[in-house]
Amino acid sequence: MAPSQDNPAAARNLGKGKIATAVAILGERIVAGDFAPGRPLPVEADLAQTLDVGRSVLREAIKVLASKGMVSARPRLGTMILPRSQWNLFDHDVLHWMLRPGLVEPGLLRDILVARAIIEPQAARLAAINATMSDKANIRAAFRAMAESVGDPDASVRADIQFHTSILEASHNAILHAFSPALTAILSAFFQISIQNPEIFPGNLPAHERVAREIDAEDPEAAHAAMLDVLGYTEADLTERLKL
Amino acid sequence: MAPSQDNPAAARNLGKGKIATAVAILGERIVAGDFAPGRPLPVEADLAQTLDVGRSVLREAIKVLASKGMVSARPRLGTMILPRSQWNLFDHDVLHWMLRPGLVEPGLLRDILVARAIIEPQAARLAAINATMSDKANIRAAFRAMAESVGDPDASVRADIQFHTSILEASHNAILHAFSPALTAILSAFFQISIQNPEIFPGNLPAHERVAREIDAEDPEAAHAAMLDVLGYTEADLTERLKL
DNA sequence: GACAAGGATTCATCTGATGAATCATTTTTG
DNA sequence: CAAAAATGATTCATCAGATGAATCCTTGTC
Repeated sequence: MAPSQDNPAAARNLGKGKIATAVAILGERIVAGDFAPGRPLPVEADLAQTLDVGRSVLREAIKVLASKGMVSARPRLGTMILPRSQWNLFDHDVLHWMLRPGLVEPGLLRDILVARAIIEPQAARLAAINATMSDKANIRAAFRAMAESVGDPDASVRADIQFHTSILEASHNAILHAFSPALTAILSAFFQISIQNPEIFPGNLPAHERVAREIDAEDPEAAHAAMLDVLGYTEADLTERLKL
Repeated sequence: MAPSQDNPAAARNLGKGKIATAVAILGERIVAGDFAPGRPLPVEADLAQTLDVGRSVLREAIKVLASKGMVSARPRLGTMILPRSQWNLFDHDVLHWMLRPGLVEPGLLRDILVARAIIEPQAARLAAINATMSDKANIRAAFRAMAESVGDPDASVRADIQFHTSILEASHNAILHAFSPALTAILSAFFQISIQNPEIFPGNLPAHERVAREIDAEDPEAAHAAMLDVLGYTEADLTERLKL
């Protein structure tokens, strides 16, 4: 029978359960526009057969998509695709799907940069006020990992993510800390866009170092300014690369 | 057999499906601490019986809670409660459960006020730059509804929510607009805490009016400052009320 | 032409069974 | 006796089929 062997979309089923796989396939297809907003998904029975899963798995997957604000299921009406404005842009998966290389909307990228410029410098400022010894050590360690990972794209992404999320955590503000999953998805996507030019990453190291140092020195205004510089560098890079 | 008739927790099953009901019951109990973080939930079969639903319903409900970052299910290990730091604080339901009157953590309230003071004034600033005629009309209409709803707590909450979400929408930034569901939950909860004193709401009207006027006048800095005043009023009220 | 009744479609829910992954225990082996 | 391997038990993961409930749409009547 060889289930789901000739289904190309299911090829990335690597240990992740079938529900997670179904969520990923449906999420990617919805974001790609295979199903237009305002229109219904195929009926459960058909869709389950298409995805080569049982209806239970499909239903649990749809529940996940519904909780991400992407679909809404009602009897007789079917499962409708909700408008993009209702999608939860703080969800790691939704961001990951929307920022896939090749179909990134420049407008969304610009909005993300603006939002980061609002939030992250203020997080750095709070970190300079509230960071504990342990928080500061985490930030320093993340920066060292960034500096030592030049040339290794994979390690660079992980270190950069660690750097920025450490600062969110060091702000000791639960709401700002809750940005971590979204920021992780954003940074992964940004790197996939700009990693082609291996020169960019080292160029932004000095600004990162200044952020770490000013938080260490407990200087809120300087930490705020340094983080603004970090984001300015990223923005300049992406702006040029995508001709926003 | 009169299903779920003597279960007091299921009494709020008003038209909402059984899954939504199960999610609400479990979410509230987890937030209330009935199940401690790091410990497993009862096994599926027992829990389904306790909630008086089938295992399918329970499983779909748990999938929703998992996508909110509250639990994590793995074979043999059971369904574990995740630490609060992993909960999705941008989720309407999670916020609603955590901000229930009586068991609000003062720390979370303070974090929310700080985060709002970072985000909303900047949203007002962007709105002053990007708002369309239609956006401005929405904001003005929401303010009028606030002014006319004095004395009617329910209408006041709706109008205030409308006011603040209209501004997020008028910022024309998808990320900021994505705060709307979270802000809706936050404002509902704040009103439940402070509505007891009917004097507070009218007192904050002038600052709201200034926000609307400055956005109308397309003055970004003035709109930013006015929104800071709105939040300052809210903070002063809650600070006194909860002795933060 | 308006309205009511019925049928058809679709998701919602329940039930029972089997598979897969993990932990704890026991057994084997050096 | 100690360490490693085999075994068994527990729990979630997945599947399949059946019935219920809600809604839309067609049809028939006045």
